[in-house]
Amino acid sequence: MSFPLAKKRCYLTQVEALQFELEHRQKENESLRFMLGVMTRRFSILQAEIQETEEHQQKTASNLADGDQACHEILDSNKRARFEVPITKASRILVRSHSNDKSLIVKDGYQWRKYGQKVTKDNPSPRAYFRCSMAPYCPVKKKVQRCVEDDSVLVATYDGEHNHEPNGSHGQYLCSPNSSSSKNSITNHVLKCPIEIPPLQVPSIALDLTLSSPSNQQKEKPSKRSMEDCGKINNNYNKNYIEEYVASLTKDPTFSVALAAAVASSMSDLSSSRML
DNA sequence: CGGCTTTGACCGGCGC
DNA sequence: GCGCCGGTCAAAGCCG
Repeated sequence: MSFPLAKKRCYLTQVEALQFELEHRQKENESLRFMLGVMTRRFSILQAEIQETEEHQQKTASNLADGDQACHEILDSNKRARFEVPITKASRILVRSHSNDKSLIVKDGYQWRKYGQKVTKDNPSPRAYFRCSMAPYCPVKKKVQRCVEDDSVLVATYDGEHNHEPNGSHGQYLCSPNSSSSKNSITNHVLKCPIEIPPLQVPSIALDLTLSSPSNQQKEKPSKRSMEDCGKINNNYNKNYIEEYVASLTKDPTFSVALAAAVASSMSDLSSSRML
């Protein structure tokens, strides 16, 4: 039993084409799986963020919303300050810390000297008084006290503006406390938690989303089940959908531009390899 | 030894 | 005037 040579060549070409197609489907599959993972993680983070914000706003509303002091803090479950809000002449920030950490230290990039501690009437936890270490050159003072309702939250009240650059190396502000857009207003902010929780690994993600190298495949070997699931997803998604997704990522201000660029770059690679 | 923290004492504003 | 309370002072102790 022998195939004619022409027929044999035809089958080989078809097999090669199918193998090629399979290979690129797998690559596409991997990149989609990665993006799905990112989306899932971001969804979880946002969900936790919303829940935490709601809970915290309920807890602290009675303590913080005194007078015209609008409480518009945004607790960041990912422990990163995300919103650039100028810290004004008299401002209040909220910092989540370990609930078992009894220190009243808020790392804000500046060096402080503690000059007093007092237990106040309305709060069983002591209030610490700090003066900028550059005093009297810099007149800024701050008070730090645990929230009466949630002792894992530190409330730091700043008085005055720094007239120098931060001298600490572990600043938590995304904005300089010097920056002041409106004077004599009280603003509540939430800064990152002193607990060093790794942020979304955006800058360190593998930019090669095709994961084509054997080492990469070995590092993150998907389960058979997940591969099957992703295969189903893959069949339903097309290039336009991915491009739309990438565009939506680019529009998202909180999402790293680097990630969007990486995804776009990867998609471009996939498209060009498909044209071969 | 210098700088920083701790902590009780002191001061001044405010309400009664 | 008195008492309460938040803010500050300053001596003592701690630490690198």
